[in-house]
Amino acid sequence: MSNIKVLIVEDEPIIAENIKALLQQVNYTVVGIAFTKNQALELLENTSPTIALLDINLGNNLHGIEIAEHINTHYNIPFLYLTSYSSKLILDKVKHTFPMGYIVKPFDESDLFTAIEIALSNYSSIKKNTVISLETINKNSDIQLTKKEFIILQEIYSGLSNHQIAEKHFVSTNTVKTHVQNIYSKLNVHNRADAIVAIRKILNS
Amino acid sequence: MSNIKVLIVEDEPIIAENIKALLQQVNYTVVGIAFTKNQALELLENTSPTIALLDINLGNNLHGIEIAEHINTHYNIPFLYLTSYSSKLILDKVKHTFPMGYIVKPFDESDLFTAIEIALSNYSSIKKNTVISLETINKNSDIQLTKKEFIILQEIYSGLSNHQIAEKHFVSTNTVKTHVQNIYSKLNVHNRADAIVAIRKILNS
DNA sequence: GGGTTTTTCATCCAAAAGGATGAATTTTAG
DNA sequence: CTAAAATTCATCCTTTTGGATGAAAAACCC
Repeated sequence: MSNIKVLIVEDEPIIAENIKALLQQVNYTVVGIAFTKNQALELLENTSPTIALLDINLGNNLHGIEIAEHINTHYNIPFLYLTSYSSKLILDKVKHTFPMGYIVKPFDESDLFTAIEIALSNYSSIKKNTVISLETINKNSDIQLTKKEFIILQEIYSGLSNHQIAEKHFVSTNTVKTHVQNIYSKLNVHNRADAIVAIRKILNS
Repeated sequence: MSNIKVLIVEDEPIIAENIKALLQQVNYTVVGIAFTKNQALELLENTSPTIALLDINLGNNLHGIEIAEHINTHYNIPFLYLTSYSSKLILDKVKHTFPMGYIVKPFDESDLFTAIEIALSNYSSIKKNTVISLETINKNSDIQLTKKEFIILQEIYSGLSNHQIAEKHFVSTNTVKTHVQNIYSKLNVHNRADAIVAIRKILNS
């Protein structure tokens, strides 16, 4: 029983079922097959996949890219593009969605497996560069930050001084200091640089 | 004329030449073909490739992995493994070398091209998490840090105080302060947190 | 609607960092 | 060998942080 949950977005039922079969051979769980964009969004929300495979038939169908953008803005999972052929043109068009890789059709079980394994492996390294999220912090560690603490932590992370934070958020420097101290206490650090390092570690965990 | 310089490490001359031809078709520059580990190390040093393709024939030949480790410790470029077949076993053995991907033989021009493009694209995202390198800093920006400044910058980046840095490197706190000030001046920042942010930006550029 | 948590703010003090300047010593490069 | 660059260290002073404690609003929850 694999704990890797794959979402397949592919409008060709035959191909989709084929992929599903291949994945199940290597013991992945296929949480669903989406034939349309709306189905994809629904399955993303309801099945919490570990990774998504998105079909892109460049030309009229740009749903894959839209779904990719939706994943980037709403979820924290990697995705791979399934594409019939690869060219500089395609790469340029979809690069900005930051896929973890491409799977060029036709592919066999091992191609699929390799691509997914690498994607998952690389993703845990990559995600650390993205904007820090409160959920990530609170879920990936035993600390529980409040909303304001998290906001201030982000400002610290981006290099602002207490005074700058105070101005930006229309509160007094004293208030900021209090929050900062509470944050330090929760993170078990004693200064800004260590707080940043602590966050880096959590994001990279 | 492509500015992407590829190093091929492959002990089978026929395959190597084939790869070279494929790469040149898609306008990459092949800076060299290494048939042995020593040749690979030499070419790495002398030709400054943008990316390396490493053959791994698991079994008796583990040179690919050793070269990968050498790249990880000495250079700042991504590499891909060329492998005859992929299996969970292989992946487990080489995963720790953090390849940017795998190319499973046999492959065609577009497989190769796709894999390299993705590797390069992802690498610029991933490298930011790795240890900061002096070369990266000095080449990716107009600042020029000295060795000691770079060492101290790393300590700042990892959250040490001036006092801790002084103890660790057997110099006085005053010396550290001087270096820190020179670093700030070069980075055009005025405190630790901003220095860390500045480095983050350079690494992500 | 009453208790809990969060957010707000203050004061006092200590420690650390930041800034300016000057200077001796060591390393490096031509 | 010698000039330039890098590393080392010091002193003086200012600003920012960090730490402790107390406390009043505001928001939230059941």
